[in-house]
Amino acid sequence: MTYPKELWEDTVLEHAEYPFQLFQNRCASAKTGDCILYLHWHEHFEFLVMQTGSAVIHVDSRPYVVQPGDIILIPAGSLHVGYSLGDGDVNYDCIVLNASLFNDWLSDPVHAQYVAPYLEGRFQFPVKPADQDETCIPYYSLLDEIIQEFSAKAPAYQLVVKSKLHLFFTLMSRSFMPQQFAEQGERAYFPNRERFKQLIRQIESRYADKVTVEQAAKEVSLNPYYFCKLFKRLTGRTFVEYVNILRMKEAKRLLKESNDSITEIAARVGCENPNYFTRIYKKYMGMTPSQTRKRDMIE
DNA sequence: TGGTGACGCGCACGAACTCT
DNA sequence: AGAGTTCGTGCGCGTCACCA
Repeated sequence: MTYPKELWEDTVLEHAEYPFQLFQNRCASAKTGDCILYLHWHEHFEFLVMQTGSAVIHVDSRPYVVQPGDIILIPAGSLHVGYSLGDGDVNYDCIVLNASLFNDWLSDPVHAQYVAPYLEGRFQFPVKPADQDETCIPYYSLLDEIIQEFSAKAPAYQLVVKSKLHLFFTLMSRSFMPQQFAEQGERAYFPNRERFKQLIRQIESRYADKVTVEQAAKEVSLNPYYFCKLFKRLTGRTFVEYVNILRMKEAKRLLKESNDSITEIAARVGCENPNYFTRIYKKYMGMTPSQTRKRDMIE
């Protein structure tokens, strides 16, 4: 379902490489009926972890009453809003993540079978999983651990958060994936996966080459329009975005590990125009190439 | 050498359609 | 019903010109 653009929230996630973020919402002395989560939607998954107070969260027009310890899983693209159910503090944490976080798992067949269908929106977990199957409640502690990791921000916390999120998806999938699909395997629901995997491997090894959507579509024997659609469905990013992110990751490495000029590095990652390189680097990395180098020298 | 503004064109995406 | 095609349209990618 697509909701009006006015209700769309441009949720800013931590980093292009680790597209997740923790939002700790604290509504002090809320009154019954107060809006504690304004009406909006976005293209990310959201896990709402209730800490204090009680509330009713509407997800796609369906109400879910939440108490401390409850968890609400809001699918990507769902419209949601929340109101306090009592007088007093209402505190809840939201873990927001984009499906593209797990792009590097794409070639893993078990991921493709059990986790990818949820990320790609072909299956959905129940919004309030504990109501459907109590055996999933022990997995909730993973979300608490993720929140702690976010707060502590210890070295490499991004990897710990990512691993725990993947574990959470996997365990939840174990509980909720319909039996017949679990048995089917990946082949049935994405017949083009093998062709795309090969293309993605090619892009990753030749990211500096100029490849148009038309050429890429030809590689997988599809027309460009349908190719764009499938590529986004599979990777969570558009083709151009995917290539650019690969290029900027490599550029970041080169900036840190070599003394080459920014113009030289731009050329090495396939950006003939260094001006344009600076712009997209800033877009995906949040700072200019020279800032990256300066910061690296300070560290 | 690196960063930014303006602009044209290719890309992304939704809708409607055909095919199997 | 799902896979794949075609088309219209708005937006953002990529380029050029210019400035610090």
